[in-house]
Amino acid sequence: MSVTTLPVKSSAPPDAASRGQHKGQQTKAAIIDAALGLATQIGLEGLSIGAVAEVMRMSKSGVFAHFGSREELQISVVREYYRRFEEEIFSPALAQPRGLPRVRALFANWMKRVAVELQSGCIFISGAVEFDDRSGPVRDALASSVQAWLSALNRAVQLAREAGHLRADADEQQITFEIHAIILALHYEARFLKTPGSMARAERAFEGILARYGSPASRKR
Amino acid sequence: MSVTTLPVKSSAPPDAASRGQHKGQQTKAAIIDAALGLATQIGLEGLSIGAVAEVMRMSKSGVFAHFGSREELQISVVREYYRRFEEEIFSPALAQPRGLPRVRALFANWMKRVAVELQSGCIFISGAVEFDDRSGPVRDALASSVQAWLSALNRAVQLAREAGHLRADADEQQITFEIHAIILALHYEARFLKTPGSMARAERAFEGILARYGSPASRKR
DNA sequence: TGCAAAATAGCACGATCGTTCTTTTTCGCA
DNA sequence: TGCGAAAAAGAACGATCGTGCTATTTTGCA
Repeated sequence: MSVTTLPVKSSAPPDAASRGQHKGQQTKAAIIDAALGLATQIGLEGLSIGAVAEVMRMSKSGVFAHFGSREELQISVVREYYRRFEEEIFSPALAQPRGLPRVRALFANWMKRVAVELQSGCIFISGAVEFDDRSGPVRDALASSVQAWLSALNRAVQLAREAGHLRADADEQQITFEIHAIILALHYEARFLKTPGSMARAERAFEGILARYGSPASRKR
Repeated sequence: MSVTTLPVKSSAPPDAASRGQHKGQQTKAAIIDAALGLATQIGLEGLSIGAVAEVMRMSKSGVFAHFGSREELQISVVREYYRRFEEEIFSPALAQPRGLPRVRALFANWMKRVAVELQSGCIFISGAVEFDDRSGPVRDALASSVQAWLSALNRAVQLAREAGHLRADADEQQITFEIHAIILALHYEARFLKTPGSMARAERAFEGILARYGSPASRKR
């Protein structure tokens, strides 16, 4: 369809914080933020429109109207979580040079995030359990988000091998698997079992992986 | 309180399969079995009395009467799951001699179980996510069951070190953590992400742990 | 400043949940 | 075989859920 008059951005937005968005867009973002906070605590499945509405001090239908279905709200939450995951863990690590330094930065940033999530929770972990034998758009959004992140991590490991920081015969998929395993166990033991010293154990396990797959040339001791 | 006449076991039970139990006991066991099957698929939180009743072809109140509350049903399921866990993984491994053979058997039995659970699911994993920031008797039953199993595994690793099958300075808690991590990652990647070859990756990771912590004397290559 | 459109609220619906109470059926022993 | 007790069923409750429909309020531009 053709547009007769293209609505140009108004030169003076009514609110400095809003970048020319209608109020609906701001509210929607605020709802997603609140829903994300709830979902990290009670899971994506436990997320109810009524609870979100209460946090937002809005009516159920007011919240509902922004998404059209609960599924769409859940998907929005997953996407927002992934966005922050990328922003907090992946992007800052790109400042480090390719190879081992970047892999170390990725792990360190991930650990920093876990330290926070011990209070709240990780949607990628709880969501995997909630949707592991279901199908549908929410599961797809979750799985593709996790895949994207693991692929990025895997790529960083691969670059480390190509840079000679890891043994030439090291399998980056195996290494990615083992790093992922550490984070999962850390979540389990620290968040559920409340085992003391779990963070240090995860750090040691990571160093163990580097020691095992590190190139003999760069082995320190 | 004193008992005037002690009811001795009847010499001829009406049903050969039932060991002198009243019918209620048998039905309760069957309900727990059905509930366990449901809980492995949809989780302990998703477990509803109505769903169990439907599987059992019973009324909701008929099921309910055996437990008095949903929580009690959940706890019964956790206990039964632990019992089977012990029976399938721990007990058979005791046939192996102390040390590395027993640790290997424990891991092998665990892997066998995971292979089955890729279709159904593991209550110790899903339950950890569902109850990690809650409190109450269900969480307690879950946490103590997992703790009991991890302690048993830890003890086996400790025996392996004391038998000289592991480095003298190996930290068994660290090793237990890393073995646990492998299983968690296997569940995640195989069950949720459906990554092919995850079983083999888990096996390789386990061998990596043994290679790293194995005593130099017993190192094969 | 006024008016269309967007945003939000209010209300009701069917369904499912755990739980309680009452009634009916079944069991098991004398 | 009968009778008391145990087991199971049936119906109803208040609550919460997602969702649809209709009114009301708010917004933003002419």
